[in-house]
Amino acid sequence: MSSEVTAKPTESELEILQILWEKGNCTVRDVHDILTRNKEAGYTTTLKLMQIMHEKGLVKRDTSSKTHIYSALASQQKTQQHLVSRLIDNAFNGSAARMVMQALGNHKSSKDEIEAIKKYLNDLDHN
Amino acid sequence: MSSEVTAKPTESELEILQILWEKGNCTVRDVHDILTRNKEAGYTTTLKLMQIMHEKGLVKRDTSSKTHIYSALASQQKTQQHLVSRLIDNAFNGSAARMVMQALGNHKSSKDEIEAIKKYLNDLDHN
DNA sequence: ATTATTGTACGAATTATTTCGTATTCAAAT
DNA sequence: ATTTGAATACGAAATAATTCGTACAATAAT
Repeated sequence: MSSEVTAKPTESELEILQILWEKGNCTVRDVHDILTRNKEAGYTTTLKLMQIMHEKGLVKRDTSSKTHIYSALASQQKTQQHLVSRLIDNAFNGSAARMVMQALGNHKSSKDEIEAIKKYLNDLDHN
Repeated sequence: MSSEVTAKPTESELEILQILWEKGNCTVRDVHDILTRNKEAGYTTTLKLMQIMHEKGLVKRDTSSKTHIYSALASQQKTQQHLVSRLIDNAFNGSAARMVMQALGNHKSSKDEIEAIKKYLNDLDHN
């Protein structure tokens, strides 16, 4: 198994990863603008975070021009998996089912979402 | 709405809460012994954590005898809800469904668990 | 009664995370 | 050419979280 990003992103790093996962290539400015729709933050704060993420190997960047272009290295799938598993262990004594019910109970999901999950569960069976 | 514990427990605090949720009343020693089945930790570290949790209102304690008896104040339900919601927002762009599928995909659940969830989903519909 | 054991209190060191100021460089606008 | 604006680098302060040592009190064992 070659070099895989295991890293556990911090909360702030996760916010940035989400943006990179969705948008793909971004400048610090791009990320910063999106980030500050919701909360206050200085530009250099975002910059520094992304630099640290680069050191950690969470993102890669193209520095060929003055304005660097960042993109995620940490896989969305693996990162999400990691976080979900941790939560299940950490707060639900390892029971995925209990966690799922909790999630569906309050975080109100649309009928479509519920249907999608049902279908998903049915497919799971047929293996 | 009276005083409700909103507090966001840290990871270490959550470990302790889980024990308290399961066991009910515990001494620091009780908690510490369980905690150190998995990982290293000094006794006073556990003690200090529980004292801080008391300050924060996450736990209550009976100090009538020398050895104090702790129990959870933070509601398991609310705490779990809080954490799940945060994860959904933080790492799944707010989609509970995607999070659920991720959870069920890898954190392999038993057939019984899957069935329980299906039933749960069906019941959800009929409201 | 003395000693050993077990507990609490609490300050403080350590480590992790977040935030930001300042220096400098490059490119665009004047 | 000079000024202005936008970018990176980087040190370091501020904050949060974790860990532990030491002092002291109470109980249990000798």
